[in-house]
Amino acid sequence: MRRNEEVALLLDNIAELLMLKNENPYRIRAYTTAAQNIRALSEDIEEIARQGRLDDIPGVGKALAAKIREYLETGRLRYYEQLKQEVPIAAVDLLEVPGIGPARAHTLYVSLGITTIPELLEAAQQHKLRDLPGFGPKVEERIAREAARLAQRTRRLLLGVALPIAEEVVALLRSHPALEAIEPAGSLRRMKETIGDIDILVASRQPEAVTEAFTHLPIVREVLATGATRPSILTRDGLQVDLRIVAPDDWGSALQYFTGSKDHNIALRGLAQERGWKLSEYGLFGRDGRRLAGRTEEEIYHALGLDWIPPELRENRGEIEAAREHRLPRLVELTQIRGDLHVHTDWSDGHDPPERLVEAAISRGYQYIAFADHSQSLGVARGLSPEQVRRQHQLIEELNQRYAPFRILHGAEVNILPDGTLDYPEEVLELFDIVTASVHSAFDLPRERMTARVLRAIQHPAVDILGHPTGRLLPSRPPYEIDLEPVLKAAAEHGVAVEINGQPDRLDLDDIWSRRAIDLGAILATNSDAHSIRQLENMRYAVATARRGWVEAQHVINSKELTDVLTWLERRAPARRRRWRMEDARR
DNA sequence: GCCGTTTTCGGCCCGACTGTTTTCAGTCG
Repeated sequence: MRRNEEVALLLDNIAELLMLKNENPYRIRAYTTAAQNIRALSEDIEEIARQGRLDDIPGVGKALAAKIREYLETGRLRYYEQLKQEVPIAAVDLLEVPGIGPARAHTLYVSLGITTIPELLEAAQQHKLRDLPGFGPKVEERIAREAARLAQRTRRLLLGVALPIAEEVVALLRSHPALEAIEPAGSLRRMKETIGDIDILVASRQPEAVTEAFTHLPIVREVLATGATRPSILTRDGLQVDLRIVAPDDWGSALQYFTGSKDHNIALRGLAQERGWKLSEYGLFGRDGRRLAGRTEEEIYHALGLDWIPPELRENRGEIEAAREHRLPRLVELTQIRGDLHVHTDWSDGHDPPERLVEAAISRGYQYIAFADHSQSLGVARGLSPEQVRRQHQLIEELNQRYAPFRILHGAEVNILPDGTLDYPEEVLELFDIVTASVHSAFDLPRERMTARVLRAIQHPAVDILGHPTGRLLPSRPPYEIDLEPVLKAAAEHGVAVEINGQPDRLDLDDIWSRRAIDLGAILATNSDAHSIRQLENMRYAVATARRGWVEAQHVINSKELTDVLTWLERRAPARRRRWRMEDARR
């Protein structure tokens, strides 16, 4: 599956180079479409190639199939090498500058030899751009501004940062009398792991009144734009929030349009066009220009012969086909979650004591919680010594008495040591009801050793959950080198659940791998990894990621009743866990 | 470069905005 991404990336790179050559845009799109479709495959592209079925992939015809085959067989692609000779690959960076698209980038490097953003900035400041065809003083000015801004680039926001702010704005505006509907749109509504802009959509017949209220909210630091359709503010935290105000009649088509993704919308408009119809933010229109749908999203999807598609799936990764064939997944919902299996207490690096966490979990409506404090070798997080584990075990037994029928599982987040062994001896591991095994050290092992390390841990009979399987931290730390495919297969085989860690900077597994995991038959655990009561809220981000990965409740272990979870925990170590059965019998 | 119950050639997503134009190209979302 790693090769799928490799091939997709190759095609995307070619598309960018073709842009710089100012090639036929449809030819360019053929490459990006093919890349997109390859990413959406649930099958290994090497396997598909071996069976000679490459041109069965939508968007892949004879020419692309040959290129993909060449790349898979030889590790390189002559066409791409040649293209790189013709076009300076560094110039791809220019496309990131707002105001520069394929045509201007082409002009820049052909006539001035500019390939980097610093070069661009310098040329703009020396007024070398304004006389180029398609440029002018205004464009030059804008490019100078944007290039300078890009130098100190503003990052994309984490979902966990953007969503609470958007919800605050929505809550503040919701009761305004001029407002008929309000909803976050864009990547936020799709719950992408990072968000570019915070876009909020409003339906109103009095846009001026809404704009007035919006630009005077208490959280406003600065008003960036007023105007009746698209006011924009900077919040006190320095985040930009754009409001889009549309007529109530257009609500459905506008919400659909502004939710995206771009690729999903393009595909949808393609469907409309096949029938001679037209789809835009103002509605779905027939050949005669009569409006067929637009008041609600459902109307639009149904008119196109589709089931309504949950926003999290709208990435053009097969959801449109599934909607047509009425086989969209019934995505897991936050309300179906019955417990949290990864919570830290103040015994290690959490902030709150076990009792308060239990009470918070009960008030969230959970049936169970698993404490998962760190293991002994993780000094920075005050990992628990075997002696502390024994004391914590006693405490948890007491708490179980006090809070029954709510159940506290004694767990641990046990380090997977570099050789794949676990960070406690067997007699300590036996004390736990549930063990999450995670990598917290030696992140830079070579791929094969890292994979072997994690595989060994999965095979250990004490391990129940594989914690944050790639170790990535958004946006700074990339995943460590690991081959997830065999890891997920092994997890499926041994009944080890794979975590979707809900910390906003982890979301690990991510959406794509979560989907792959359930395809391989693995079960998942959506966990908060909370280090405080407040962070129990991270569960929603774990669930959101699962939903983006087409995950249903049946795939999520902590959506199951306590008794089912206990049965699952017995699968490998019946003796160790038999006492649960005995206690249950006594209750 | 892909694709086909109107097509193997001629299409390929839509609308708004901006600035550079004197009728429209380029960019964006």
